[in-house]
Amino acid sequence: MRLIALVDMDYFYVACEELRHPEIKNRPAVVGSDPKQGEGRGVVMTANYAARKFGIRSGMPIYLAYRAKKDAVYLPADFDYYEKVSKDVMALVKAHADKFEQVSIDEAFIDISKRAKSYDEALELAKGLQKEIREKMGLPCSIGVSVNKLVAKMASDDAKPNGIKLVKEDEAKDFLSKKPVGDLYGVGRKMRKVLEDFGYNTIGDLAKANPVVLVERFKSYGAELHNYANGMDDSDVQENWEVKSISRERTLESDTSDRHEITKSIAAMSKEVGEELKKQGFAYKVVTIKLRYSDFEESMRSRSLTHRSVDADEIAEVAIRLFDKYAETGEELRKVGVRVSNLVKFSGQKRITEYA
DNA sequence: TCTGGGGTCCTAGGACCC
DNA sequence: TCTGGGGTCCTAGGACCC
Repeated sequence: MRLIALVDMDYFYVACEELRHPEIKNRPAVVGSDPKQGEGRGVVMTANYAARKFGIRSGMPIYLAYRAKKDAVYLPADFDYYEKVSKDVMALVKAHADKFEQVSIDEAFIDISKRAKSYDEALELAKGLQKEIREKMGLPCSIGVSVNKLVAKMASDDAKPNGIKLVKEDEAKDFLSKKPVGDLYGVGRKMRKVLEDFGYNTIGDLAKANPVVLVERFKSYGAELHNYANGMDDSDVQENWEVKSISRERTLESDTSDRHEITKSIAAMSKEVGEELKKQGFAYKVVTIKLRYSDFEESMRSRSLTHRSVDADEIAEVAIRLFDKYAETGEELRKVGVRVSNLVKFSGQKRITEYA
């Protein structure tokens, strides 16, 4: 039997801020865009539980959060800092794993099948790890434990905040069945709507659905969803994961069609992408720009180079050329983004053309 | 609800080569 | 001049997750 755990940090960004600003503990606090007295255009990234009491949730427009609680503590995101804290946390988690897979800045799967031989041992391991993270880092987390990644993930959602939930193999179907279909990992807004139109309102409905019908409608993803709904997932905890793209995007202060302002922004983001690329030691091949217009329509344009490049200046050159070629003149833009992809580890010794 | 920024994976058509 | 099939790369877009 496999035993898998998902360790998920609770309200991570705000929890990090509480570490260095203990005075905001117990106060409603939000990490996200500047609310600008209710005029801000961004969203809430994370809210602590004191803020959630006022209905504040991640993803919510920041001005709505501000409307709900003007005197909450509003802090800008400091990803470099969260990244550092995350590294320390993940090192603790990894020390308890046979296999370790970090899935985001604040979440990681661990395979513990070798070191835990029973549900009880797995539970003990989870408790110990949670305690260690609390004592050494001062941070709360929730842990889901089960026989595969999907159910471990769903269990951790149930355990929040600051909890541990074990779902045994023979409990998995029951555990999932009454939850709304939209709670299933892999079912987002669009998919939920389609599934509900089919009459599948709970995960249990989906579990009982005819897989042939699901495959007809959703191709191979239909089969996967059917397995998920039945608590089945044989995917491995993936140890050697490498980043596939690096990007920056920014919502402009206000919508604009001013070429100078837009290309300035593209150049600045290209520089950041170039620095990140260098830090991580990659050469890139594809440059993509993403444009979001005032009406939220989005388009992407990309260009493959004939060679791999480590040249940061080239990112901006290609990106601006793409913009000049494809942007509809006069269209007001809300957001622009720059991305490099098709990455290859680059030692810095060999000539880049050898990677073409 | 008038909606950020960082990612991943999948699909699909067309180009191009054999 | 008309005709396949397979493989891979390029490009654009969509859905999803945190």
